[in-house]
Amino acid sequence: MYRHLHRRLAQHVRDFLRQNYGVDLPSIVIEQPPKVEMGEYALPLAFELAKRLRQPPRKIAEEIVAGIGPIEGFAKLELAGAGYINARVNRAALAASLAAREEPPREVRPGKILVEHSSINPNKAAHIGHLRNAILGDTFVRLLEYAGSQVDVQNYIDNTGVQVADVVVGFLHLDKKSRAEIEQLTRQPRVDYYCWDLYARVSEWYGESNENLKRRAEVLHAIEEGNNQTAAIADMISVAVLRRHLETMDRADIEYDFLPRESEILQLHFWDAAFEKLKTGGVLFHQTEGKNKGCWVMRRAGANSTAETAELAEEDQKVIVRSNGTVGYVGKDIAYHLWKFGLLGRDFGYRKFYRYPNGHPCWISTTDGEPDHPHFGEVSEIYNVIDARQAEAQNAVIEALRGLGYNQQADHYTHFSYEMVALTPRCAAELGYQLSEEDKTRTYIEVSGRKGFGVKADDLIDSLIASARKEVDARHEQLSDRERASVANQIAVGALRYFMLKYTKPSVIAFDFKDALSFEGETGPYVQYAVVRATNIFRKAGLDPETFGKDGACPVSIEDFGKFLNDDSGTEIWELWLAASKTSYIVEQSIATTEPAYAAKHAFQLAQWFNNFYHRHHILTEPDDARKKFLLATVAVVRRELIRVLACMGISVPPVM
RNA sequence: GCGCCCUUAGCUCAGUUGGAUAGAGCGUCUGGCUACGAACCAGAAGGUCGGGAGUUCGAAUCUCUCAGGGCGCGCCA
Repeated sequence: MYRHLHRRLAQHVRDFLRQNYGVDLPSIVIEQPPKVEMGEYALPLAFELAKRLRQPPRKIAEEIVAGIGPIEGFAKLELAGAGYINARVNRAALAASLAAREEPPREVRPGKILVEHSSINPNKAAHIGHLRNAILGDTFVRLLEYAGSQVDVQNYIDNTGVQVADVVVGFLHLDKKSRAEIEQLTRQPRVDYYCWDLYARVSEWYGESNENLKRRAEVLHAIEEGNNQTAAIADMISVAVLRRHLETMDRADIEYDFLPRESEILQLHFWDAAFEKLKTGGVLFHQTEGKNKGCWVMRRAGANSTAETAELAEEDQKVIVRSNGTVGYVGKDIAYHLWKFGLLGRDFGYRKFYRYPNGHPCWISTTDGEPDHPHFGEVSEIYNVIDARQAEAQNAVIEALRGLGYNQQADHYTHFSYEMVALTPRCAAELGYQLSEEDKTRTYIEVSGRKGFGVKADDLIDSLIASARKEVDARHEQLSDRERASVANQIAVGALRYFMLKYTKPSVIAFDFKDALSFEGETGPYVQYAVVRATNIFRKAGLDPETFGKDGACPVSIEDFGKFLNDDSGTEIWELWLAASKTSYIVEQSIATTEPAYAAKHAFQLAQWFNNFYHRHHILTEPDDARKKFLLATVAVVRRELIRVLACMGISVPPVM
């Protein structure tokens, strides 16, 4: 509703300015006054107009206020401060439509959106950095779906790269396991943990001799080649670890629709098709001399040289095809992204790979798949949730699309960039890491998969559940073991997801168990608790919060809304209603700025206002019946909106806490 | 060397397209459970928004510069 009124006000002001002043402002800035007593919206536009119209801002603002006339949903506009125009909404009308759950229609962008996230190398257990990626991506998917978009979720699997090759080397050459033994190990419940340690041991083993390092090249080559014993073993391992990743992420309510794999990009020759396009499109060109002799290179993204591509300086060249004819990572990524936009002219084979407990199927790429499958790819917009370190590679793909003339697609290609999760020095020390004097002064220490140094995702989730379980056990003796487990699980997921979402993307998270395991203050459980309290009020009152006030059956008249919201004592409660009206506005902002943290901040703030309200007003003992109904309507609306925002973050609410 | 990001309270972070008196959480201190559950609430203390210059009616926000920190820049992925 807030978003709806915001738009109406902006449109009205824009029309008025065009008609009366002949000015066309591209964007009407609308913000909120510092205090709600001053109104719900503030327009500083008179300051901007002062120069153009050569008149003092106060005078312009005065004229606009006097001349603009009534706007539906608004009580009045007024002049404030040095020239602000503040708008007051009709509180009673807004509250009544919120209580009745009247949703203004929203315009849905046509076309499908593809979100790629997680993309974890299938060679070891997922860690907390992967959780940040997956939670950001999954939350963004939910935000898009809330806004009415159709979204496909993909998780790209690099099953033919060096990281998988490394664990294969570990199994075959370091531990000298047979195929049967490896197969046995992949059936272990936590094979990903086994690989985590093995990967660290292999990395160390490489350092012991160059002979060892040669094994890596051999294995990698065999995997890329395909159709051999080594490739089969690599596939067995990567599929087993991938399955573990899906299970881990499912614990945090994260699901995927499709898992495109690099092995199919190679075997279905996606690159050949892309290579032809890039050559004829003049994006790639062959180097005949210099450092990159024999390679196919493209212009490096951001290269400021204006030289013709054929005579680019070496530092502005990005090698796509090596002199030995093999294609690098960026080349494969270009082919993959041409496929995403339906520009490649080839498709994957598809087969069902995984079935979530809720019945949702997850598909995987294959060379010859099942005849009946959903249609993936050919989308109009993509978001790639990939950490900030890969910005240059992402830009290279975008530049390649542009070079081929696909500007519209390039414009709808968003690198959803975020910073890494590191560890506080204290946390690193707890994990047994030897800190140098320099390390101790740092605010954070980077994790290293190669060294086996980091916090595994499942370990963190286990700790969160154990910690939540302790609290639940202490409070709810009467509940069954199963019920307590379920509640603890919801709290753990709420704490985890909120923790990963409260930081804005460019902020490095310095991870510490103490912060992550906290259930108090600015946390997911704080918000969940507010909903539980709201639910309890209705339960004790013998009413259903879901249907209270819905479908025109509002027990509060519009006059009563006016009576309770308009006087001075009503302002404090009005602030809560206003915050509750903002869900769609916040979702829109989060999507436009690709920043889920706004949704998290909003959920917390709304819960905070609610808890304050909860303390000030005792609802069930309220003697005035009309006022009691009004307070109940307030609780019902805030509860509903909290649940909706939490749902966008993938956080559910337990029945009790 | 080039490019991107960061620097706001003791600590961890918000501050949405430049706007009215810079905000949270944690921590510290004080107070509040015979109320709809205290995983909560109230109050106090705590700030040269890294330094400097500029643009503007107005700068934590934009530009330049200096300092400090991080990340990237491979015929790796």
